[in-house]
Amino acid sequence: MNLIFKALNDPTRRAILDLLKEKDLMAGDIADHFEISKPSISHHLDLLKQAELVVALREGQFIKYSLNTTVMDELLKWLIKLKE
Amino acid sequence: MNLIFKALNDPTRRAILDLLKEKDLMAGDIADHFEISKPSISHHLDLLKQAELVVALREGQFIKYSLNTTVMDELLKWLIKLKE
DNA sequence: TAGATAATTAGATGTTTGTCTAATTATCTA
DNA sequence: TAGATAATTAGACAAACATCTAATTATCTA
Repeated sequence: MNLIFKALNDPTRRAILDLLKEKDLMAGDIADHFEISKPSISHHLDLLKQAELVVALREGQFIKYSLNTTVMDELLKWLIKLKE
Repeated sequence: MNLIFKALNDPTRRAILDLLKEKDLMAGDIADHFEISKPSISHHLDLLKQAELVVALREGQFIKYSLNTTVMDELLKWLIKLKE
């Protein structure tokens, strides 16, 4: 779960996930929501991708990012077990 | 939620939470479960305490740590909302 | 096929993090 | 009250991180 916790340990990356919850977005559209540079956003997207929290799919010139919540199941299970 | 994610973003700290799930423990007992130095464990406990994931209570010479799962509710809510 | 656009990769930099040893504080007990 | 034990705080250091600008790659279109 290291990669997931690492990915979630940043407010920008969590905000990206919140955006993608609403709908899939191109990398540029995501970047437009933040003050930081595009390469930085690209780096954040890479960490989210490493954690498999998002999936990237090229569509011609663009790359579409979408949320993948299945990897959260393990995390959720761990948290709930801790609460029991 | 910054402090919670920060606290959870370390395998040692997550292991400490798993230990405390079973029963309350003194700082020294916790340290005995790991290879790293006591001051390092103390630092980890401090971060967990800052996140309010654990509560510390002095009992004479010792300090007893116990799990506090209520702060996980917000986190759980966020995760579940993301999955909807 | 040349120029424009979308996005990533490379390389640099200041900050945060995890760890250590040494020093300090708090408590107990002979 | 002096010495021992439990735990933290202080200070240092290497590794990891977030960010930036510049360069590169991939694709589209006139």
